[in-house]
Amino acid sequence: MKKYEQYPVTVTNSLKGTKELFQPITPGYVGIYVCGPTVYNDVHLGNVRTFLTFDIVTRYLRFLGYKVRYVRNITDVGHLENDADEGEDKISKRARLEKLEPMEIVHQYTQGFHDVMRQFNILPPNIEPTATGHLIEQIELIKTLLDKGYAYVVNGSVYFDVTKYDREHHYGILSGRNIEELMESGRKLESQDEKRNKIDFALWKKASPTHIMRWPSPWSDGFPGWHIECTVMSTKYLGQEFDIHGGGMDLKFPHHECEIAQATGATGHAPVRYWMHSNMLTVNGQKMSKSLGNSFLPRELFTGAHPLLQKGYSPMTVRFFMLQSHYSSTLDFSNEALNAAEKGYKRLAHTLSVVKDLPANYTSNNPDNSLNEELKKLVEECYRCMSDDFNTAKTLAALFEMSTRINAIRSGELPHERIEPETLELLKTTYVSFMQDVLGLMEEQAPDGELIDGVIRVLIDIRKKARLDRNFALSDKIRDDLAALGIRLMDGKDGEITYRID
RNA sequence: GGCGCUGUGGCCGAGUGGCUAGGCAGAGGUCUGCAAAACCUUUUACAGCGGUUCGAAUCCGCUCAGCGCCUCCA
Repeated sequence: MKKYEQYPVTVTNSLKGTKELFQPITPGYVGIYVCGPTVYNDVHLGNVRTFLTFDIVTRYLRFLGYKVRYVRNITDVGHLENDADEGEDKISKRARLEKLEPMEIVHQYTQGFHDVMRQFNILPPNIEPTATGHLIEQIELIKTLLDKGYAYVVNGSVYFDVTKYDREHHYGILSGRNIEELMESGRKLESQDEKRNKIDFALWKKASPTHIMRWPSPWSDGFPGWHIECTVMSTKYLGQEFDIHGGGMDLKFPHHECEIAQATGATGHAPVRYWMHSNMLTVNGQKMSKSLGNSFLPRELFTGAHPLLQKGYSPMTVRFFMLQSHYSSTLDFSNEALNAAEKGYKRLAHTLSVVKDLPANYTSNNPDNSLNEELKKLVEECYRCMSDDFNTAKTLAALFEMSTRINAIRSGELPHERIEPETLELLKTTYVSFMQDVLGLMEEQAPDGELIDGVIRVLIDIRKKARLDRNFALSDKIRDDLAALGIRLMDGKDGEITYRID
């Protein structure tokens, strides 16, 4: 029996707003697509939360035994900008400002994005397709939509006919919007005279003469519209119908709604079984976003170099902080919350090193049934919580309970004779795998960890000797001086000394 | 204006009808040469009002407060 049969996963499907049993189209296999970053600027922490959410989703599905293909794109064409009258492309605008080639910018920020993902221990997707690498497919899809009558050409640009689509299907199934209200409300834009209706959206945009990023097409030299890339790249690698499509909440409308319309228009059926949306990061109750200017860059967070931050926080502290809330809730950033997370994370991380040092061959001569049952229940709890819509907050609560038990076993306060060896082994492997493989919380080490470790061990030996000689002046000096450097020595019951780097 | 979300103890944050969330902070204790860590014990809740129910933080209604999307956004 596969683990995913033993612990069936439920997901909140944004399409219906309810939690439902997750059943992949092909048993045992999962296809997942997530809208990746637009690489014209540094990724900020809000982006990180979304990619962390789906990192957890893919990690856990794999952990359960599913074979997962995870596709996350890079948007390197840039989106239409409304404040520029002629529909200027974000990437080309910035290119001119900095006197760089568009491709140069794309490359630079893609690298930066990958660096940040690595720092947070967010695993790379199986395929990371780029919009510019799929122009042919995008043009082909636009042709299909034109053939089927869902699109029309005006002055070299192509638009999707939402009204026509809505008559045959239903536009707005994801966001709960209806077409009449959309037609009435919202702002009117002068540049929209080309469109038949204000809610129509561009599939292909003719480039102005000054526009640098441009490609030939049957309609004009220009560039693709914002939504078409995701439809093309998701269905190319995952099929016309696939399991999970994810992204930030703010993409629900219009981006994902338009994706559904395009794909449904082209194929006649809905592209995605389960839509998942991660919620926003907030600062003082307000959405963290580039445009509001209240967003942190990851490196600002690590160093503390930001007016709103008291100090720096490590990537794993931040990862832990984000996992303490459910992905579907907003999460507010504050120094107090981060400080609490730092301590909590260190506790779990310390237990991770403790559990790895626990002797392998414990024997049990006096097993305590209720204790064994309790420990097994904690193990079950980890699976149960993760399978419940990837509830990392609840899973962490279970890991804290396990941490308490493991520390007690280590110190001897909980005699290991009372625990059956199989139960103890299960406890150990579950703790390690949920921490490292499922939640991706690694132990953080200084870059030159081995050297420092060696040096500290020498000092520990000297301290041990001094304590035996009752030379407390010396032993205290070693401990205090190391503490001043952020290295904490802790005397164990058995005379052994362990340390932690803060 | 339309669509939607949220309001939990000093702070963060799970929980969706009866059963301990958890972390941080606070208090007491055990251990220790003294500490730290660890372990044990412990205080403070469900925005307000009304309703449904044997029973509501959890469902329904109203009020208040805040937020998101509707424009590029994760």
